Amino acid sequence: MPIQNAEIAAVLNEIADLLDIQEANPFRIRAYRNAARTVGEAGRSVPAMVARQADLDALPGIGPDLAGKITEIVNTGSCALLERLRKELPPGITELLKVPGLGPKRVRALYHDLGVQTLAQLHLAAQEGRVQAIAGFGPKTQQALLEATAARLRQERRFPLGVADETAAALLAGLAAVPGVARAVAAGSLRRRRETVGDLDLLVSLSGDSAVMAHFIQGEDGRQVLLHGGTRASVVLKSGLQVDLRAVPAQSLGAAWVYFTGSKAHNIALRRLAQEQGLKVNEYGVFRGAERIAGATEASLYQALGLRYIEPELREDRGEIEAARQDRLPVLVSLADLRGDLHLHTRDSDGRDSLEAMAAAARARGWRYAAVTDHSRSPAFARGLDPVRLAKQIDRIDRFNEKAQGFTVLKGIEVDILQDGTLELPDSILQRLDLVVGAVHHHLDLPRARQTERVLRAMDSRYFTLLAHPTGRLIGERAPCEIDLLRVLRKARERGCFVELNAQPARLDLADTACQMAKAEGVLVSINSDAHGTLEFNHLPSGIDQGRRGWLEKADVLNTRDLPELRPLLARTMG
DNA sequence: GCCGTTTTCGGCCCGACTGTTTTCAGTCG
Repeated sequence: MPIQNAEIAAVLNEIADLLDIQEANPFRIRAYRNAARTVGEAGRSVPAMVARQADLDALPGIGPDLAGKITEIVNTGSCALLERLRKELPPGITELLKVPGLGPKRVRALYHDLGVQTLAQLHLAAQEGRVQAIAGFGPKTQQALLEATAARLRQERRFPLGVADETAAALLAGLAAVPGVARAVAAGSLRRRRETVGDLDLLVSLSGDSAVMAHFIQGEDGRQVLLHGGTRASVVLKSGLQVDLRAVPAQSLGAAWVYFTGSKAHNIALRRLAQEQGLKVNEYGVFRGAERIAGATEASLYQALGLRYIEPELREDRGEIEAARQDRLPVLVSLADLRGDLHLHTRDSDGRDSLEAMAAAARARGWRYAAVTDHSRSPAFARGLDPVRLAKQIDRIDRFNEKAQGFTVLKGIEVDILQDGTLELPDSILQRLDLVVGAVHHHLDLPRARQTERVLRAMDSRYFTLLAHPTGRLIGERAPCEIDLLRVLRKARERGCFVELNAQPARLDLADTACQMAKAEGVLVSINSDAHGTLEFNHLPSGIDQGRRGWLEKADVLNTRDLPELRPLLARTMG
C-alpha cells in the first residue's frame, strides 16, 4: 500500500515534536510543522508527485532539504533524521506534548529529572508527589497534570458542529444580557464552520465596565473554571465542552473577532503581511507605530492591510489572502442559491415519509424540483427497490408529476456500486430514470487501487450521473475509504458526470479540500441532503457550510441550476 | 529549514494567563 499524505505529515510532525523537546532552533521546528500542514492539506497526492518527479519545492514552505526528506519518506516510509531522533529520545515521549499544560520544556524536564516517558508514568509521578519537586513545577502544576493525564487516558473528544451551535447560542444569549456587554459573538472553528469543534470561542465587546467575566464563570450548571482574568476566561461545561471567553473594548471588536476566529495559520499570515507593510496587527487593532489605524470592524482590518473582506470559512491560509489581495475571492454559495435536491429517500426504501410528503416539503422550501433516489436492493437494511418495484415507483412519479403544478419530482435511484464496479440494476430500468446516483455501501476497505477501479468502472456505465458520498466516511466513526479522488474526478469530468457533497452532518462527504479539488478539475458538485424524512432537509446548511469551506461558488454547484438548465446536464451523462 | 519588489543573510506573529519566580518562563490560542 503506497504511503498517504497524512502519513508523511505525521512523520514530519513527529520530527518537529522531537526537535522541540531537544530545544532545537524554533524556526527549524516551525519549518517542519509548516511542511507537515502543507503536505496534509495538499489536496493532491504528494507520493504521486514524487513518483513522477514533480517539483516538491513548488509547494509553499518546502525547500530543497524538506523536498529530499519527503522523497525519502515516500520511498522508505521513514527518514534517517527521525530514526536518529527516536534513538536519542524514548519512543512515545511525544504523547506527553498533547497533555494540556505541557510543552517541550516541561516534557524535557520531566524526562531528564524523573525519567518520565509515558502518560502512565507521568500520572504515577504526579500521584506520588514527585512532579512538584522539579524546578519550575509546583503543587498546582502537579495537581493539574494529575487531572490532565487522567482525562487524557480517558481520551479526548470533539463535538459535532450542531451541538456546538446550540450551546453557543444559549451562552451568547446569556452574555448579551449582562450589563455593559455591547455585543456577544461566536468565533473560532465554530464560526469557520469546521466539521467538528474542539472547544467554543466566544467574544464580547464592552461598552463600559461589566461583570461579564464573573457572570461567565458562575454559571449554575456546574461548569469547571480553568482560568479567568480581566479579559479572558475558560470553563469546561458538564458536557465536557470547553468554552473560552474573551472581552474587548467595542472599538477593538473587529480586530478581536478576526484574531479569535482564526485560523491560527490565517492570523500568522495576516501578521506577516502587516509586518511587510510596517504595520502591527494584534487583537486590539492595526497599528502604525503607536497609532491605531483600524480594528473596529473586520472589514476595516482587512482593508488596512490592502485586502478585501475574507469570509470566515476561507480563513485557513489556503490561498485566501493572496486572492483577497488580487480581488479574486470567490463569491461563496449560499443556501438560497439551491434550486432543488438530488438525493432523498422515501418510505419505498428506508425513508420515513411518503413520496408525496417529501415532495411537499421540498416544494415548501421554494424549490422547483427534487429527485427521489431510493436504495437498490443491496443495502440489506434499506428494503431497497428491485427492478419491478422501481418500475412501479417510476409510474407513480409520472402520475404525480402530471398533477403537480410548478414542481417536478425527478426519477432517480441510489444504486449500489458492487465490488467489481457494476451497478446493481440493469440498464433496462436505469434508462427510464432522470438520474442515477451511484454509491458504495459495502467493502469500503478495498485497497486503494481496487477501490478506485471499482468507482471508475461504475462511471463507465452510460447511465451513471452522480457519485454519492464519495469516500464513505462517517466523522469520528469511520475513516474515508482509500480512493484516488483525483482520478475519480478526472473520469467524472471526462464522462460529464458529477460528485456529491452529502450534507448529513455525520458524513459531510466530500471534505472541504476535496471540494476545492473538484472545482479545480471542473467537476460540478451537488450539495444534497440525503434526507430520510422531511425534517432532514434541515441538514442542507451543513452541506452549504462545507461547500463554502471548499471555495464553492453558485456556478460550481449542480443543483443551483433551474430545471431547464439542469435537465440537459443530466441528460448528457445518460447518453 | 525557508525565504526575498528593501534582503542570498538575517530575519521568522503576538499577547494573556498561570504558577512560580521575586522579575519571568512556559504554555496556549
